[in-house]
Amino acid sequence: MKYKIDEIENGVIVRDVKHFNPVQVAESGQVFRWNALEDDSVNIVSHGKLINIKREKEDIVIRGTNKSEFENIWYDYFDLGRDYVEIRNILSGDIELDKAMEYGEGLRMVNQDPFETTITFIISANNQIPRIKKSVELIAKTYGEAIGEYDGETVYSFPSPEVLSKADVAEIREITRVGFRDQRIVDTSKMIANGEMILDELYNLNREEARNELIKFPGVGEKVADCILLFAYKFADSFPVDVWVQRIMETLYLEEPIPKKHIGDFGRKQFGELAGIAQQFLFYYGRENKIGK
DNA sequence: TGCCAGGGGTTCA
DNA sequence: TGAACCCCTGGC
Repeated sequence: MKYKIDEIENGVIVRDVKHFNPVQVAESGQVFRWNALEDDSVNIVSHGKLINIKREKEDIVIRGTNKSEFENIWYDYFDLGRDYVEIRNILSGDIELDKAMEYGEGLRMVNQDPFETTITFIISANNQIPRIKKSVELIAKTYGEAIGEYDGETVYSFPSPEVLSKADVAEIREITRVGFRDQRIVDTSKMIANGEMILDELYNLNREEARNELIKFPGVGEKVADCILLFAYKFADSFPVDVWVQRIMETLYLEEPIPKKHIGDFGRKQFGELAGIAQQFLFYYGRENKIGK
């Protein structure tokens, strides 16, 4: 453990954490169950738990947890094992990316649960972030378990593959507003629940192999697969290309439009093994500043 | 007020 | 390769 941890009542303080602004991460588009509050803290639902996290000067304060849980769950979830000073050094020297990294000073990757990431990014297809977040909340409320309460509202965990695989397609559509993605959610959950696909085994594959497996899920194409690889499986060189990244790359790096499927390889050539992390900085910077739009 | 385009893509013809 | 797809919101 490379950080000094102090225990407080119902929480921990992680001392001297560089480059971690929870509000920026909440806005980064990689997470859908991080909700920024008025005091600049962020409520997070993950791993069947509700926690609250806030930057206080050099430190990160996490409430709703304890030291052993922090070490077992949140340390890895918040990617605290990776040195972002070093990551940013490696990526530095590119004028546009330097601007994006300065803008996203507190951005970092979050290591999320593969199943939840798969389902939420299936929902993201041809969709918009507020509606994605709403659908994810409704799925948790309908099929998850009550795990706590905030501001008078019950908070629910994300359901298991077993539960979602048995959900009624018409009911999912009716209640959770996912539209045509209803069948994809149930069918993907079935493939996992019945053992046809074992998500944990993808950790043992290389990026191309894991990608080819993920694409077997209905509703998972190349872009969604790349998001799952980057946000759940720690493939830092996975470079998801959505309409925003395409516009940003064309505006900042390319003379002319190139096919979407070639932009990922271009990104890896340009930024190397950490291309996916570079993509996060560019996505955040580009979307907040409407680059290319 | 009401209509219409378009959105973190994927699928199917 | 291109149209269709649920639903919702912002712009006119």
